Formats: sequence, C-alpha cells, structure tokens
Amino acid sequence: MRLVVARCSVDYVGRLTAHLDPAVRLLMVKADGSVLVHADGGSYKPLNWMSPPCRLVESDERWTVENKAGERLVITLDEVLHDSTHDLGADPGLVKDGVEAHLQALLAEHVGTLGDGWTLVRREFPTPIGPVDLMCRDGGPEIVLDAPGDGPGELRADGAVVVAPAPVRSGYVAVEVKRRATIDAVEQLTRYLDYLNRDPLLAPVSGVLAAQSIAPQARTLAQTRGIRCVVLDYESLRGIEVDGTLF
Amino acid sequence: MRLVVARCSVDYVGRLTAHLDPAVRLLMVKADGSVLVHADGGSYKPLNWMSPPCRLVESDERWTVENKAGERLVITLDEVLHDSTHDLGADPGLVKDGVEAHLQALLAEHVGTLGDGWTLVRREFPTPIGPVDLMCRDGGPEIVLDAPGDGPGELRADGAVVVAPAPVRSGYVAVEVKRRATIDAVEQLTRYLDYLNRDPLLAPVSGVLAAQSIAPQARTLAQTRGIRCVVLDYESLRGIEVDGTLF
DNA sequence: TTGTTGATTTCGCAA
DNA sequence: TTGCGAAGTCAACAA
Repeated sequence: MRLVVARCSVDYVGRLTAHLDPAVRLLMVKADGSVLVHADGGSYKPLNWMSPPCRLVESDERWTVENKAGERLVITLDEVLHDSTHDLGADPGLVKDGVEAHLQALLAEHVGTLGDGWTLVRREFPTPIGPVDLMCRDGGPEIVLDAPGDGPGELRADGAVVVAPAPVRSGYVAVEVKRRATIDAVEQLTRYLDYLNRDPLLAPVSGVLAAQSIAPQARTLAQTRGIRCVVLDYESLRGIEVDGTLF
Repeated sequence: MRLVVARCSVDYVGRLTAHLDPAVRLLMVKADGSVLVHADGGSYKPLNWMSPPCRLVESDERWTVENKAGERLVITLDEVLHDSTHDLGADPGLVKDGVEAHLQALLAEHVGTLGDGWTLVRREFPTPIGPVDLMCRDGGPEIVLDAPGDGPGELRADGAVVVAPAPVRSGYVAVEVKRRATIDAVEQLTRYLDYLNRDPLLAPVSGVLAAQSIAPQARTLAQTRGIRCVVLDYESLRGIEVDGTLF
C-alpha cells in the first residue's frame, strides 16, 4: 500500500462527472491498483476513488486511473508532502455477528414471541417470486374476552379468558424479517401474500412484518393492508437464547 | 490526519459484533477523531471503522474509540511499522453532475421529448404519499390511422393521418424519473397513480417511467400496469439544452 | 453474467 | 432532529 499526502486536484468522468478543487488530501493506492482520495473528515467514504479492477498510469505530475468500463479518475499533483509504501500482506478478514440472517435465525427459534402456540413451518419458504423469510402457523382462532367471569373458559396467567383454547384449524402466517423495515418490505410481503393466498391449501395466509425498527410510512401502509407489525429486540431474543427462559 | 501502519487486531461491539485477527493494516485517524481500518485490497470501504462524532482514547498498546451510542471499536497494537501525522486543512468539497435531480430538471425543461404538445404542470407535484417527480399534460387524444386515405384528416409528415389534431381535453400524466429504474420505481409510480386517479378532477391520470436504464423486470411489470417506459439519454437531453435544438 | 438483497450502509434534503 | 430516498451506492449470493 502506498500513501501519498499531496496538494492535488481530482477529476472523475464515468457514471457521473465530479471535480475536486486543489487541496491537501491523502491518496491511498492499494495493492490491486485501486485508488482512494480521502479528506481529513467525513465518514469512511472517500471524496473520490476508483474501484478495482483498474489500472494506474503515473506520469510526471498526473495520475490517471482507468477501469474496463472507461471510467477515468485523473489526479493532478501540485505538491507532494509525503510518500511512503508499505507491505501489508493478505488480510484474514472480518468475522461478523448480528446481521439480518442472525435475526431471522433467532426469531425462527422463538416464533412463540409472535404469539402463543405459534409454530415454525419452515425458514426461507420457497415461492416463485422469492423465499418467504418465515412461514408459521398461528395458535388458531382464540376468542379472548376482556375480563374473566363472563362464562366458561380457561383463565390465562395474564388475566384474560380464553374461550376456545383448542382451535379447529390454525392459520398460516408469512413473516418478513428485516433489521429496518421500510415501505419496500411491505410491498415485498404483500406480493408474497398475494401469491400465497391464491393457493387454496394455504389460504387464508396472514402477514407479519417483524423488524428492529419500522418506518412510520411502512407501518401505515402495513395497517391499510392488514399486515401486523412487530418490533423485535435483538438483545432480548439473544437473551432468550442464552438464558433458555421466555421473558 | 494521522497514518499508522501496524500489526493489530480489532474488535467492534455496537450495532453488531465484529472481530479482526492480527494482521498488518493501515489505521487512519481523521481530524474529527474518526478511525478507519484499511487492508491492502477490497473496496473503498474499510474493514472496520468508527464514524464521527466519537472519541479516541489511546493507552499503551490499545486504542479505544467510542461514540455517544456506546458503540466501541477496540484496536490492539502488536507492532507499529509507521506513524506520521499530516495537516490537511478543510476540503473545498466535491462538485457533482449527472445525478437524478439533474436528470429531472433537464426532462422538466424538455417534456416535449415525451410527446408532441406535452406541457409541464409542475415538478415535485405533492401528494400525501410523496411528491410525483413530474406532473404533465399530454397533447390530447389523437386518433391515428395506420394509412392515409381512409377519410378526412390531417396528413402528418410521417405519413399517418391525424383525425383529431385538436383534442377536446388533454390528459394528466405522472412521470417518475430515475437514473436506473427497478421494480421499486414501478411500485412507487403505481401508488401515485392509484392515489391520483381517485381525484375526479385529475382522473384519468396515466403513467410514464422515464430512466436512463430500465430493468427488464421493471419493464415487464410496467407493461402489465399500462405504464409507458421511456429510456432517457442524458447526453442528448443536455445536448438539447446546449444547442437549443430539438433532436 | 445477471439479478436481487442487505449494509455498522453513507449522504443529502426537507419537514 | 428525524425521516426518507438516492448512491459512481458496494458486495455477497443465487440463478
């Protein structure tokens, strides 16, 4: 890896046209020939860059980086303040935990958090328009009265009376799992539900949008379509796993 | 900006958990305290990082970078191979051209490219579910016969006969502008059309999806919904602007 | 190769 | 500040 600190101007012509007026910046040249132009602020995104595979041609005071698609990054060097090269070697790579796949796996093992008696039919339930994250069966049509003492029935721990605790038939539920649910997630789940409900062996299939956070517009759209929204707490779900206890 | 090349291991605990085994990497510390960990390959995205605002605490052989949300990046240094600091100053920033806003502005000035006699009603036409990129009126209901000589009418330059060249009422058209149109753009435009067509003062409103490139699946879905697809050429649109000539 | 989806997305704009 | 959509999105994975 080569590190150059220089006063420079930069021009990119490719998918768009972009220009940087002269200033002091860090130019990072990686082993694969890719180039990053960083300022002393902002986020991890460079001001300008060229991704590999690409080719760097270095003339007197001008670097030209070009890729196969003909996109071109031209760096004009006014003054070089630092120039050093370092041998880094290959990187063992990053090990991650806690992404959406994990969230789905955790929820799959604890579909009971979505409702009493819910069971998992399968993860990645296949359809021609894509896999449904989780296909579940709910606990069946319970009729819950507001207060006990209105008649026969089973008194639950939370004080509600369950009149029909043993349902005739439990219903299918398609669950869409997201870290952050947007309107797109509602559209996607809607397409799944449209498809699934054309199958008389499955219909009626209801929908649940389960996410760590749900955009207000997504929540609104879901409501108009009868889709239930559930906010997940990753730490709680993981806590269930660790402790082996519910709630 | 401080540049450190060092053999190090990295742990991030925050929105997820991530770990990097010991290897030689570049550590970039920006003026705002943000830290980037780069390998000698991959894309412009660092292996690991902490975005500003955050605070770097440097002890003997351990850097701890923490932000307000309690996310933490811990870098353990085994061996420092390079350490230099540079004063870059503020950056004048990037100037871009060719993004969607530009495309929309160009098309707004030349809605005639969508059809003869088309006029712009307004850009960013407001609806409760979001702004429609361009609201237009078309040239009215022309009835075009396949061949001349079938009756009275105006003979057009292209050989077609226009029976009703002066329309009684031109129709509204909602135009969705994208650089690259996907199925999402069709869904979005469909929502707008559903809403707009509930207004008797506007209905019937037709739809146009205008983009520099249109995904095949988006084109197919648009067709089934009666939405017209138009491929835009940025250079041509800009050329119109520069030259002042159509086509 | 192409398409689809997720991302510690980041970034910019507007309410 | 928050929310939402675009991005030279990038990148991983499946068809």
